[in-house]
Amino acid sequence: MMSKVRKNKGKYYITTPIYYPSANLHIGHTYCTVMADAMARFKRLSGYDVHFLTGTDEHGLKIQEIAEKQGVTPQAYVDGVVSGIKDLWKTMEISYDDFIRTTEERHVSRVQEIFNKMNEKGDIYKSEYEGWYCTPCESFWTESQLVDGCCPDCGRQVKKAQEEAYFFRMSNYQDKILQLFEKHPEFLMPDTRRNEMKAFVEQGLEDLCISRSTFDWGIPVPVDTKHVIYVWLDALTNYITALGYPDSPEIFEKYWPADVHLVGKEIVRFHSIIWPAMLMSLDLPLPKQVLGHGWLLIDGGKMSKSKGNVVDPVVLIDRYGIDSLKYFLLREYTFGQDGVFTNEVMLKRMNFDLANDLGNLVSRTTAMIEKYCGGVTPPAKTEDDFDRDLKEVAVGAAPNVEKHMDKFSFNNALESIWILVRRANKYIDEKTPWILAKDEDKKAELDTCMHNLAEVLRIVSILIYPFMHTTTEKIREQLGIRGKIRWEDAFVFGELQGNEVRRGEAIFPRLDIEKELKALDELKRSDEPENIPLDLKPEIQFEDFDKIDLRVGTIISAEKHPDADKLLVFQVKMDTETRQIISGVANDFSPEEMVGKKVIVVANLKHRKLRGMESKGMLLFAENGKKLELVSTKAPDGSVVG
RNA sequence: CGCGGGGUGGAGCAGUUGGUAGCUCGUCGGGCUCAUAACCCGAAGGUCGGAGGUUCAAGUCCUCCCUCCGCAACCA
Repeated sequence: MMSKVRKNKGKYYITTPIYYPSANLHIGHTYCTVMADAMARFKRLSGYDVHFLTGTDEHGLKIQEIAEKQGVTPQAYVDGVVSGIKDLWKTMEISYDDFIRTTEERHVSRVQEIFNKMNEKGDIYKSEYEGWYCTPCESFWTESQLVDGCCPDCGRQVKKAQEEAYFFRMSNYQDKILQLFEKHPEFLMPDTRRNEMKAFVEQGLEDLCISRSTFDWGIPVPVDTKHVIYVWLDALTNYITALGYPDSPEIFEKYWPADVHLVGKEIVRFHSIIWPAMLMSLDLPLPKQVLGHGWLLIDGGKMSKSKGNVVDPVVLIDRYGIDSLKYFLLREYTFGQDGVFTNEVMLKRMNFDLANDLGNLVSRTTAMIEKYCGGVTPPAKTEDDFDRDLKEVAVGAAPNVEKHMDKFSFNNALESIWILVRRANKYIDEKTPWILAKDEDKKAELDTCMHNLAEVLRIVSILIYPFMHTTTEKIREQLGIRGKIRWEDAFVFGELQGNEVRRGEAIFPRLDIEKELKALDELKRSDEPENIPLDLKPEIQFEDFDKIDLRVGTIISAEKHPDADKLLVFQVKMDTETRQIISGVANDFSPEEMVGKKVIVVANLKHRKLRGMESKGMLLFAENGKKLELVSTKAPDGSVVG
């Protein structure tokens, strides 16, 4: 087969974030990893020496606490979760070249060396870290982490406190980072993310606290083992420690700098500001590109465990296969933007594109070659306008895929393949082979038609390889195409002949969408009765509860807080007393609909001013996912609840 | 004047450096029977949130406004 030589294009180093194993991964993590995998496979296929890194970020207070709760060591805990993650990547056939765990010795020792190097450079100093401290929890919190001014974990009062800590002189690199954004806009994409980060840096960079002494599940600071290295330095450095930096330079020098750090938009800041600053401190080249992808949203909101709307990729893979899921994720969403995930959107995509278009094309092609050509692909013998047009689209697909992949436009890359798939379906109608087959004189034309269809499928099988390689194999199996899959073979048309075609199972069976929706719903429900313990706040004593005085009341008036968007101001009548209570429910309820409602009031709560107005108590609401429901009762006003 | 992101035919989205507004689904009509009730063709349907402005020309640039969504500020 004629082919352009497309080898030795150089190296390509791509990374995903290292995931935090505090819970099982959901479809969002899957999404990111699938994109990285598709790109890695694409680059490999088109001749690059690819290094694809993923891994896990295993230190920190949160892991330590979860492990304690479960009564295991942090190491044992993360070992368990990580093996689950590796299993998931295995089922998903993620083609990573290396998997780094921040608890591995290779990482630990190298992080310490990195700390020392930055220290020698004069970029690290010891100072006081000031924050809000919760004594029982022994944790520091930032202002923004506090919930109602209290510890987000236990809800108790926090106090301002100082802690000795090591700091990285990130402020030294502020100008250089800004220059980076200006001189190399491609460093951070998409544009909107870069604009955000630019604005952030322009506000002024503060030095970064890089150690903690309030917990010990981390890498000890080499010069001061009371401290452990905090997440930034520990986690971000994985991209170079995995390559052997600094003690083992061969691999490192081969692959660094990274070509792409693929990250979610929530961690763009760390990768585009903190990480470059650290690398500057180490006098290392910067990654060529940081790409921030969007989120998959459920019901218009962020996916999160507490909302119970997490989509489990394993369920979907079991039911529809990994290729279908990958195709859907890559085809449906625009890189960099948020997208809405629903089962219906997914099922439609799978049915229309995979079953109807591609699956059916394979099916009808193989059926016809068996029926009209004795199951052997004939050579082309004639050519008309339809044939020429089909060929043109066929050989034009690969360059289009390349063009879009350069920009991480997975959706457009796949779309340009499907243009060919649809063109082939149309070609069949144009040529009406079933009519040609009735006329002996048209045998040559019929053969050409069959040949061309087989050719299209051969090309498609190559083009989809980076995205769905199992399907590639299935198509080639049915068409009797052997030999290595080479990207360059997608640029040529017409060499295939003599292959023994054997029609097989439908490669993407058509789904009954209604039925599947129901089934997925039931699966979700059947998951729940397993009696999984809820994620609760720490246990309290009866005396604690008994301190709370709950009373029944009626809302006699309600209005918007004049100086706040989310607050409603209620006048609540509880038997003899009427008082003002403010609630942050303006997004869920209009004042009008609240008037007259029976409510339950936390009546002995300390009064507090909210945005200038006094609130004497709290109303109870139930939060179900996004939506608030009023907790109500029919009992008379003033009744004690308890 | 807090930061940011949106507002494009019924739905979900694309629209690169400004040059006849596209795609998938849905609807209606037609064709075909090789195929997974799939496939193919045609049609209807949009003043591209609104108002100004720049330009020979704007969904695409500028200004203002309306509106929706995150985040942030008060959500006891």
